[in-house]
Amino acid sequence: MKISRDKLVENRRRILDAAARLFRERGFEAVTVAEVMKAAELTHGAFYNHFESKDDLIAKAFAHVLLPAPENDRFAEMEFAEFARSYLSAAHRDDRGSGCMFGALGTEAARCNDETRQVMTEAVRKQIDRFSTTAPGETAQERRRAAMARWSAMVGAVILARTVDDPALSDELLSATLDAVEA
Amino acid sequence: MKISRDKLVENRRRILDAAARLFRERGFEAVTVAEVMKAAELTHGAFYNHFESKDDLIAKAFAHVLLPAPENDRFAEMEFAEFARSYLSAAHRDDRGSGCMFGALGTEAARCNDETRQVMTEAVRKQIDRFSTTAPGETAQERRRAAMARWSAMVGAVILARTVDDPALSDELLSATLDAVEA
DNA sequence: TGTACATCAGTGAACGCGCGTTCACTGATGTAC
DNA sequence: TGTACATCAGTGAACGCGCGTTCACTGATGTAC
Repeated sequence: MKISRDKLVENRRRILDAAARLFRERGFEAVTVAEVMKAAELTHGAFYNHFESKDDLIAKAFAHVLLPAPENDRFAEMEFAEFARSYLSAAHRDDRGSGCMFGALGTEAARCNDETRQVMTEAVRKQIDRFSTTAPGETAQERRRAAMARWSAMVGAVILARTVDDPALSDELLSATLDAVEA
Repeated sequence: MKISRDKLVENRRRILDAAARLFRERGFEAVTVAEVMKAAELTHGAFYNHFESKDDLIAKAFAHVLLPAPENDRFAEMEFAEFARSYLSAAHRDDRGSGCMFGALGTEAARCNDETRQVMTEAVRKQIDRFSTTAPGETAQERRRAAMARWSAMVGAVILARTVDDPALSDELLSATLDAVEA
């Protein structure tokens, strides 16, 4: 049956939230359209009222998380040191579902469609710009390059920390990288 | 028909080479068992003479690349600076199929079975140990932690460089990270 | 050394399951009057 | 404001395709004698 406009908008948001969480937890291909819709408390048939295809959902889910409206951007005002401690924490490592899209889906996302890659590129630029203001360096160029190296180290550390099966080694990877980016 | 022992060993190696290349290029789920066998110049039915399942192939392909016999380890004697320049090069970024397993499959591999994760953990330890001999630091502990931060930065940089769709930004991520790990 | 035969890796058709996607139908919404 | 009705998001059965996996069969290998 037809539903109200508010409900329609809310349903779309619920689908995107569920997709972004499930994709991060289990990867694009292991998550089915029907699972996403069930997690959003809808039936799978309604999916194509919202999105063209599963690939389209992937692109929209990335944009939903990576390019939030300014008022929903929980990292906008966070200082670098605070962000780094949170990013390189055990809590973030152990909570893929609501963590960083790059850390959870980076290698898969690199093979996604053009729309998704554009969204990710914009998000990487935004992150580098943020980090650049507080990164070390004499010139703006040096600070920008330091920001890129820091962001690379943080993403790599979370991925490696999630990969190894030894908790002590995993913790060490996070804390050694935190030391390095705070230096 | 039955084949010679030498041919059997060669066939297994061809399957593992093909799997390792295709998985890095396109991911585990996008590559089918039949494709791997075709790339190894066999028919798909023979697959289960060599491996228990596709998951088993994934684990064996990781071990094949990450834990080579010492005489096949092309990185064993390479100095850190040389390795870093090669790892953070455009050539490596653009050649997923024969590049680093972590850079190509890291986020997917973190969700793999126990056998695969053990292999990856051993490979991470080996890499950290190698880097530790030349990493900066007064104590062995400091050098080890610097080695971890360097390896994280290198893996993260390749993943981000492959993710963004702007070649200039991609090159910058690699070269900024190379500067940082060489410092 | 030669021969008979058991072994077993390879072949390719087939199976069955789960996935993305489609579609006829439903019925509450929202609008035209 | 009240009423009649067109709209359209949601439902759930169904479709068709491709995948991992199985299996009966083949025939060269390698071994027992």
